[in-house]
Parts: sequence; C-alpha cells; structure tokens
Amino acid sequence: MTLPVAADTLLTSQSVNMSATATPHSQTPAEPPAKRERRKEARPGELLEAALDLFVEKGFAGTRVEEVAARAGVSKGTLFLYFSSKEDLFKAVVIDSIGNRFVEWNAEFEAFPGNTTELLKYAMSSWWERVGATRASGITKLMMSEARNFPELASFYQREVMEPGRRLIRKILQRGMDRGEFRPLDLDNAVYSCIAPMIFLMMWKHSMAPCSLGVEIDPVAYLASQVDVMLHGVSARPEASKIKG
Amino acid sequence: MTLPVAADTLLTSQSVNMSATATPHSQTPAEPPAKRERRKEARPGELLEAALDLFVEKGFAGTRVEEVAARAGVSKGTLFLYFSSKEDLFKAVVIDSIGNRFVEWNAEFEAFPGNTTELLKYAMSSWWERVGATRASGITKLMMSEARNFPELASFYQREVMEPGRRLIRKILQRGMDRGEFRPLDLDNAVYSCIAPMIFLMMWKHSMAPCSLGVEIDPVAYLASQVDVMLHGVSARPEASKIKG
Amino acid sequence: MTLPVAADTLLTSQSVNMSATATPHSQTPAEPPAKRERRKEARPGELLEAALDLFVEKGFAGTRVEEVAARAGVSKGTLFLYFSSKEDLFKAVVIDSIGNRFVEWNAEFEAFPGNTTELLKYAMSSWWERVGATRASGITKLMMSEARNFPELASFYQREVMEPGRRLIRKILQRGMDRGEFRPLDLDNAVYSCIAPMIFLMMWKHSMAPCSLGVEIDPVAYLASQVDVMLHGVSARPEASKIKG
Amino acid sequence: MTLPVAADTLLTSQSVNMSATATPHSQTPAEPPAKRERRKEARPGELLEAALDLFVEKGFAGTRVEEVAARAGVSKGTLFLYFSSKEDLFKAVVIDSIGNRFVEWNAEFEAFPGNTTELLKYAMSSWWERVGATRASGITKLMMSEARNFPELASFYQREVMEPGRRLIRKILQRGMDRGEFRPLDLDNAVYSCIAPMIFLMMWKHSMAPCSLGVEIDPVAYLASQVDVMLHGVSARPEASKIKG
DNA sequence: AATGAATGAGTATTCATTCAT
DNA sequence: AATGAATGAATACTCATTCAT
Repeated sequence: MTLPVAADTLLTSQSVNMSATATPHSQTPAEPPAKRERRKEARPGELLEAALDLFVEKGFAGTRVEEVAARAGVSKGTLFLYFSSKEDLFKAVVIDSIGNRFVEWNAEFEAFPGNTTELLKYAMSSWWERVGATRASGITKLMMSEARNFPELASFYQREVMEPGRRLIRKILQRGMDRGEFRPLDLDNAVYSCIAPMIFLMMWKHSMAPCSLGVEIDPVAYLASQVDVMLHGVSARPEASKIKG
Repeated sequence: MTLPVAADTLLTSQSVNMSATATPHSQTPAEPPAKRERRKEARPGELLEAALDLFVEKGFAGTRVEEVAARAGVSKGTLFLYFSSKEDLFKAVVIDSIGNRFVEWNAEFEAFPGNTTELLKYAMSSWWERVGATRASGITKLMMSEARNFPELASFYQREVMEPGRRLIRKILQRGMDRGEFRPLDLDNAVYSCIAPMIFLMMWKHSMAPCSLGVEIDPVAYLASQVDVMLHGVSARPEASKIKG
Repeated sequence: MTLPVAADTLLTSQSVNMSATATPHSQTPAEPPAKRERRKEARPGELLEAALDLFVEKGFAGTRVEEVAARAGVSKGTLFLYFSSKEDLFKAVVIDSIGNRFVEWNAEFEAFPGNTTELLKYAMSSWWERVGATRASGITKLMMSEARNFPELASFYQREVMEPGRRLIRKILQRGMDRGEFRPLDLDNAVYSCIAPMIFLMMWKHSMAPCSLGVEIDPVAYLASQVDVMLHGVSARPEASKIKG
Repeated sequence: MTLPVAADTLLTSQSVNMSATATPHSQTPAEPPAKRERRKEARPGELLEAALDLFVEKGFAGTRVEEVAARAGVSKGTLFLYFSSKEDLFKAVVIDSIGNRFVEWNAEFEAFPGNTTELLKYAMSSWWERVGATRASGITKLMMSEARNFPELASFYQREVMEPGRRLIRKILQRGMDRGEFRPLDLDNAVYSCIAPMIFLMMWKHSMAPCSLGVEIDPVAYLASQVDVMLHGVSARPEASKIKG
C-alpha cells in the first residue's frame, strides 16, 4: 500500500498507530475462523474494512467499537491491540484508504492517445470503475459527514485527494483547450462540472441509495449523460440548423 | 412554519411528537400576547435553529442535547418539554426545515416570461439565494450524512424534497425541449446535471468549506459557469467557426 | 472550612474541582433519604466522606467510584456531577480533609501556662483526640500509601501538614530547652520521637488494627507510655539511688 | 528462599500456589544445571523482585502484571507459568520476603556480651542495616497499605513478623529491667517505642522520601537520637544537679 | 412553564488471564 | 518453558431522560 507522502504531517499531535496500516481491502475469502486464531498480519486490515463500512454507514459517533470488532470477527479487546482508540481507528481508516492513485492516473492520462473528448469520457468512467463503484467511495461520504468533527483529517483529505483530483481534471480540460478541442473555459470553476457529479454519486450511493424507495440512479448512464451534456451542452444549435437549413 | 403535506405519512412507525412544532399548551385562550408569551412561542423555534446548526455540524450522535439547549438559551429540561426525545427533535428539525416552496416555485416558473435558457439561469441562481445560501441548506448535508441512520426520514426527504425538485428541473428542461430551445435530452439523467451541483455546493459548504485551508469555491460563479457549460458545452464548435470562417 | 493557603499552588496542572469542597465530615444524621432528593449543598460532603473511608480502606486504584457513590447514597452519575474524575475526587478528599489547625494550635500552645512536660503530654493527647482518633487520621495512611502515585499531592501534604506539624513539635521541645526543663537535644531528629508514634498509630489504626487477631494497641496508654519514656528515659538512675543509699 | 514455618496456615482459604516459590516442573531429575537451567531457577526470583518493587511503589491494584513481567524481562504469559494469579504473586512476594531472621537474632542477642544499653543500640542499628535499609523494608510499607485488602496476609504478617519482633524487643527491655539497667517499664507499650520508629522509617522511605522536596531524614542519625532519647529521656535532671551543687 | 439535580443505561478502554504455537 | 495474540469481565465516564421543585 502506498501511503500518501504528507500522511505524517497530519500525525504530529494526534498520531495514528501506523502498525495498523496493513493490506487494505484485501478481499480475504471468509475462511472458517477458528477461535483464538493467531494471525496478526491480517487483523488490522480486517478491522479497517469493518470500520470503514460502519463509519460510512453510521458515522463516527454512531458506530460502536464493539460492533466493528464483531464484524471483523474479533473481540473488543483485540481492536485496542491494534488501534489505541476509536479516534485512532478512524484516522487509520481514512489514511489507509487513501492510496494516491494520482501519479498513476497522471501518467496514464498523459499518455492517452485519443482526443480529449475521449479522454474525458475515459477518465470519468474509469474513475467510476476504480473508485466510485468500490468501497473506497465511502471515504468521501465519511469525510463529507465528519469533516467538521475532524478538521485535521479534513484538510489532510483535501490536500491528498481533492487537490490532486482537481489538478488532474484541470489538466484534462486544459489539454482540450490547448488542442483546440474545447472552447475557452473558466477552468477554476469548470473542474467542478466534473467533480460535482462524482461527489454527488458517492454521496448518493452511500446515503440515499441504500434506502431509496423509488428513485434510482444508474451511475454509468448518468455519467455518460453528464459527459455528453458537458461536452455539447443542452442548447439546440439554431445557427447550425439555420446554416444547414 | 409550513409543514409539508405528507409529513404525517412519516409518522406511522416512529411518530414525531407534533406538540413540539405546534404551540405548546394551546389550551391557553388567546390572551394579549405579553412579552413572556412571545418567548413561549419562540422557544421551539430557537431550539430547532440551534439543533439544526449543531446536527449539521456534528451529526446526530455527535450532538449533545445539552449543547442544543444551551445554544437556545434554555435548560436541558426545557428541551424535553417541547420534544419528547433527541430523535424526536431531530425529526422535527428536518421536517420543520422543509417548507415546500415547490408549489410557489412551480407557479413562478410556469409564469416565467423569458426563454428557457434564462429560466434555467434564474432557477439556479434563485435556488442559491433562497436555499443554498441559507441555513436550510444544512438539512441536505444532514440528510446525506444521516440517511442510513434514519431511513424513514430519508425517504420522507426524498419524497418531499428530492422528488419535487427533480420534477421541477425536469419541467424546465422539458420546456426547453418543447420550445426547441434545447436539443433532445435523456431527461432522467439530465436533471442530475442540475441537481448534482446543488448537492455538491451544499455538502461543500457544510463540510469542507468550514475547514478549508486553501481551495475556496465561489458558489455564484460556479453555478454561472455550470449553467454556461451545461447550456453550451465545453466543446469547441468547428462547424460554427467553419461557417463564420 | 479553611482551605490551606497553598492549596491552589497544587492545582496548576491537574485542577481539582473546587465546587466540591463543601462542609467536610458534617455528621449529618442519616435522614431517610427520599429518592431523587435534591440537596446540592450536602452532596459533595457526603461523597468526600464516603470516598475518604473507601480510599483509606482500599487505596485509590482499589476503590470503585460506584462504590463511593453507593456509600454516599447517590448514583454513579451524580458523583461525576461534583467531581470531574476519580482523580479529581481523590485530590479533593485529601485537600478537603486538611484544615490547618496549626495556627490555632500554635496559639493554644503558645499560651500554655504549665511546664513543658505538661505541654508535651497535653499536645500528644490532644492530637490524639482531635486527629488521631478521628476519621481525619485516615488521610495520613492514605498519603503514605499513595504518595508515589500522586507525588504532587504528596509534596502538598508535606508542605501543609508534615512541615507545620514538625515546626510545632520543635517549638515545644525548644521551649523545654529554653526553660531548662529539657536537656540539650538534637532537635532535628528529636521531633520524630514525637511524630513517629503519631504516624505509627495512624498507620496501625487503619491497616493492622482492623484485621488484628491478637495484638491490640491502646493508643492513649501507648502515647502516655511514649511520653513518659521520652521524658525520663528507660535507664535506671544509678547516681540517684547511690545518693539515697 | 526460606519459607516461614507458619506459611501454610495462611493457605487455608485462599491458597497460594506454592509451585510458584518452589522449583517449577520439579519432575526434572537433578541434571547438571546448565546455564539455561540456571535461568529457569532464577525466573521466579526475578519476578518476585520486580513485583516487590512495583507493589511497594504502586500498590497491588495499581500495579499491572505486564509491568512486573517486563521489569523481570519476561513476557506476561511467563509470569502466569509461575504464579497462578496476580493475587498469588502478591502473596508469594510477601511470604517470600519474610525470612524469619528472628531465631538467628534471638540467638545473637541472647549471646550479647555487653550491657543492655549497648544491646539496644546494636539491635536498632543492625535492624536498620539488615532490614530497614534493604529492599525488604518495602514489605512493611506494602502490608500497611494493603492489609485491609488482604486481611489474611495481614494476620500472617502480624504473626510471622510483628509478633516475633515485638517479642524480641520485649526480651531486650526485660533483660535491661532484670539486670537493673532499666527502670520498671510498662513493657506492653514500651516495645512500641522501639517499633514505631522502625515502622515510621520504613513508611517514610517508601512513601514520602521518594518525592520529598525539602525534609530529609537521616535514618542512622535519627535512630541514634531515638535510642538516646529513649535511654535517657529529654528531661533535665534537677536531682543530679542538686546533688552536685 | 422552567429548572437543574439526579439517574442509569450505554460506551470506550483497561487489564488479568488463557491458550495455540 | 516461553511467547504474545486474543479474550472478556471489569470499570471509568457520558449523556439522554426524568422529576421534584
């Protein structure tokens, strides 16, 4: 797992037990867990997974550590073997879940062969596949919900996730402008035309969707629609028709 | 305070003590409203305001009723005079804050004289003025954060707020299409091109913005940009230039 | 209640909730305590009494706050209404129990009419009556037992109790020497010939005596014997007998 | 390690796991004690030493077994190999530390050639050397502090330590009386004129002294002073002067 | 109607003890 | 014999809720 470079700058005053940051989200297929099984290696990851799910679902204050432990298949005491406090666990969950894929993505997008329209489509849909659709998306919902209770973590999240994301989007839009594919744009705001749908989808997925009684949103279709609208606008093109007519 | 029409449908299983939002001790015959009477009337409102702010900031579980009472300038005991429980208070906060302006807005937009492009701009900016920029926007952040802890409230919120909002937006887009101002659109998804930015702004305002160290978003500029992008797209118009050239 | 002058110097880093220091050891005759009786005034004193007894008996770590509360006839929660933590309670117990009677005693002994032999007898026996035989003696046992767990408190206790006591005894011995009643003495050490028996009695009373199966010590008799031995020594006086013979 | 004769009488109701103080796994036939064997033998002793220090410093409840194990250089689990419980460890610490030197001392004092004044001086100073100044003195502080939590141990201690000590002192004083060196004394109380200073010194050493900021006591000087006062009293001797005059 | 003292169920955390290795 | 991961009962402390005044 790649820890974000600045992770340690966060931890000056309230340090997070780093021993906890083991393989995140390792889809260990549920082996029959014998009682008092010894597997120090696996524990933190399992706890982090369980904690992520519960924190996302119920929030920090609404989650009981005992529940986290139970879901990870261990006892309350074991949790405190790996995380010195509930808050420490919380921080570890957030920090652990933030691998910065941005270097990787940057390279990938930098090398993208097609035109920027295609790149934008690709960026959005691959984001969905790799983040939006995964458990990792919960972190965003969590941060949005708990930011004001953990301002330190919030600014860490902004620095390590929001900022790089924003820069990546901006680069794509800039590419479009540079290549004459996109018209001149107010980039500072235009980036959010990409980011807002992502945030919206993640929030929706983790809040309304699970109790949705009627309205369903198909993320893939929505993102396609959004990219389409974003690219071509909703306005009819009277000039174009006129000309053709 | 305007209660949404469907408020009572919510109350089947987990009833909200309605005495809380209604005048308490209403048996008192209409006497000349002395100053102290005035205060009596004001109590629940002050509590609801305080509760809204705190719930938005700290979440349901993270907020202590004592804090709510203190902020409203009353004692803890008094709070329970108006709301039978913390949960009841929470529900009242949500329900109370949802006046359905939608009938009003519907009428307003129905009578809108200008073209749909103008209408869209107007709708977005007036939404910001009347909701986004106000304390009411907190409710959305609250619902997004707490939906899974209060699924009943969540579906109430969807029914009373999201749904009408969605329909309103849809109507506007439909109007554009009907009048040939907008090109044919996948309306089911396109509505979210308007809604996502709103949700995003409200979430941002109540989560990241308060602890933002760097990135600031100017909502008005962003919404303008978003509407612009939405209307005209980001793509350059080779045809258009061709024609002109 | 008179708080020792230097009490506040102790409280710089870990402050003791001073609201707690109400009438100490008020022998409130057990009135039938109605449930949920309201008597804020009496509470802290009752709690301090109960806490003193239990801390003396079981030590700090060995005492459960719930037990303290129960003995004071209140619930666990109520205790925390008056003392912010177990440690705070402990400190309050110690500080509260240390009224400095030394000014009063100083005056009393200063004005003592008889010879110093009488004064010494009087001092010891009145100490027993006013301190040794009372619940207050427990504090000494407590401090001796817990000094190393609460070094701050320990030096407070030395400053406020041991030191003044030492000075008082020294003054008495000095008086004896000044008046030619006592022979020249190594005062720095001689004071402990008075202090050690007191400490010993208090320790004994609160540790061995309660589980004594055989040996019993009669404090009054012991103190009388100790004063006698101290005054006249145990050695036979050959010179004296010789002369008479 | 010498076990006191009456040690087993203690074990009626709350038995002390004697395997702890005996060679563990003694079924091993007497093989040449390799180095590792040596260590094995040493384990319980190291644990007992560590435990003694910590119990004395922090009390029974305030001491964590993990700390004891760590100080002894073994793991928590190992401790429980030798002692079946924390309480068992505690009892072993006390019992182990009480070698009864009294038979030896009895003989030594019985054979003492000099006068009783000398004997008394010798007894006190050799007690300080052999007990007071050593780690063993901690046991007394421990017992004084914990007696009421372990009444059984307390009466064991009284029987095995206090009682023999008292008898030894009494014998010395009796010797002085018998030989006409001491005047007639109330022996039952007079013994405590010797014991109290010892107890006082041990308590002081293990409680106040470690956090003493000002007052220091020189035990040897104090004991000398105490013996001097005890022998000759503090009173001036008018008769003597008269005679001389 | 308003208070705030009192309550006790609930929760985070500790730590003696167990046990598979 | 030794380890140290795992346990869960115990305990300090919190906070929604009650109720006498």
